Amino acid sequence: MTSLRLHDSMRRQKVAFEPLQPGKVGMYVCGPTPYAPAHIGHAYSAISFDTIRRSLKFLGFDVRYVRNITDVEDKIIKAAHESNEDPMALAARFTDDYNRDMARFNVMAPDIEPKVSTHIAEIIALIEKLVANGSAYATEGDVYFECDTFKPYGQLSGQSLEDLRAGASDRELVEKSKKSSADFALWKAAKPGEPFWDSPWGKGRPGWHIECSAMTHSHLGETFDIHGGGKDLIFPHHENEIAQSQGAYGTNTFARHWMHNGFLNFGGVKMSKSLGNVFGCGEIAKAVGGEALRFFCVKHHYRSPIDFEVEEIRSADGTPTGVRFRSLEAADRDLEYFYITLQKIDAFGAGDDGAVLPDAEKLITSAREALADDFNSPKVMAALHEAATLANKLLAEGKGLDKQLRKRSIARLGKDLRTVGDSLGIFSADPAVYLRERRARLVERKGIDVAVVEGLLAERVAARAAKDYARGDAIRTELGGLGVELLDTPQGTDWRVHDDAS
RNA sequence: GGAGCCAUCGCCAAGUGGUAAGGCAAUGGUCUGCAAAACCAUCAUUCCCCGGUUCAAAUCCGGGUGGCUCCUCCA
Repeated sequence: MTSLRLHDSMRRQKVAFEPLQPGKVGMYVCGPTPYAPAHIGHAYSAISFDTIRRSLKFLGFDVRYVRNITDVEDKIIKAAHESNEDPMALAARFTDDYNRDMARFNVMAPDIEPKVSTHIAEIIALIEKLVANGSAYATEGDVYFECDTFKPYGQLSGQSLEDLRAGASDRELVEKSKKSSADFALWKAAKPGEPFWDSPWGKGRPGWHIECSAMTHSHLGETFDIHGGGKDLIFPHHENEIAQSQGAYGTNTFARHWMHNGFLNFGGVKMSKSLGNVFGCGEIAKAVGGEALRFFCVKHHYRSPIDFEVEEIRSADGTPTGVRFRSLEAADRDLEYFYITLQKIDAFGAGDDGAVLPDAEKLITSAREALADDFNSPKVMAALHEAATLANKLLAEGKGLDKQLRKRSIARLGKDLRTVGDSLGIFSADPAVYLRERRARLVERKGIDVAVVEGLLAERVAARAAKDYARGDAIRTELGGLGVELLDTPQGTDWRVHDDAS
């Protein structure tokens, strides 16, 4: 097993990863609050940690991956009231939606997907423990965690309680029943019309943070290896989780490593509803395909903020008619190169057993080294490109090479491209299916009439058969004007949509 | 006000003390009836600016400039 180094948000540097049990990883990632359709930001976070999970597997670890669903929360209740729907039903609906959307991006289902609603007893037990040991106090049906009882508070986010109080008082957020503005709710008394559960403090529901402390404990134990989530969750969510869990179980418990992924920005600006730059997963998948987004994400390092180019399309009179995802379109072009290469490799056939060219067996090692260095997926991309280039070279030119050695090497490259691709969640589609779907997307985007194309194509085949090259070239030019490129091969003529940046 | 991040070729993007990965684009070439695809070659003496530390800095320190995020629901 390769020794792994990862960036730990708590220590703010790359550290050696030492799992509690050799070869095993217990990992918890904060999942969504399902109150609306998932957007591309949810996807980025899910993809980032799915890639880490897959990479850990690739590196030889046995991973237990837990991703929660916050199905009891203010936003759900609010959305349910607006749509006159039962909150739990609404959450269940959007949970299914979320999982279906993530599947578009090859995000694997978690090993365990705990929900707040099925962990109420564990949550109450944890709160009781905190009340009993003096870390929390009940007031008017609410229970708050008292931050002053937890000395290390603020370690993860680098905030001090004094600074936080100063900031809070400016905004008049001090709730009357709290001892201090920094204290946060573990349990909230139910208001009329809200879902509730019975508890020692009356009818109510859990606060936002406590679920993760309870669920990690249930499914991974007091101490586990990795806790992950989006950068925005560092404060207050993860800070509060630490306070709760360590307040209950001791300061050497809870997550041994913290990992956070960067944000997705649009033109250098954060995504937000007010700026109108929130894009749904379905919209992305329809425009460029799910794998293009995945590919785009893993081309970047998970900790970097990634910038996303979106262009508004307007008709001649200036009316917005849609958007183009330029960065994703570019990623899709890059992805196509790999699928075309894989298709050619597959068609070339398998070789017999035996040695391969030295350069044809470097990919796995390169990928392992790159991923073991804080999951450097962009570095893996470079290795994938090198391997694909070599495969294409061997496919095009067999001169001076032993026939079987060449065949074995090409087959090996194909196998390793898929193995390494799998560690990033890419290249798992059938090349023919991918290429067919991609062409369909481009036909749609460019408004190409397939019947016209195929008619001209048939005409050109006839002209070339009659050695009427002038007519054939004229048709090529005509199709070029429609945005269609012809690919003459020994097997016949295929066509593709010319995909430049325009 | 407090906490933190980022700035690397026209564009995207790794690299965080040892002498600038990779992709796109571009240019030339091979192949092709012509093309496309594919392959080959060329493409940052330099990493926002100014100082400093060091035998050695894109990488460390100090000071600027520009951009961004968190502290409030947020992936």
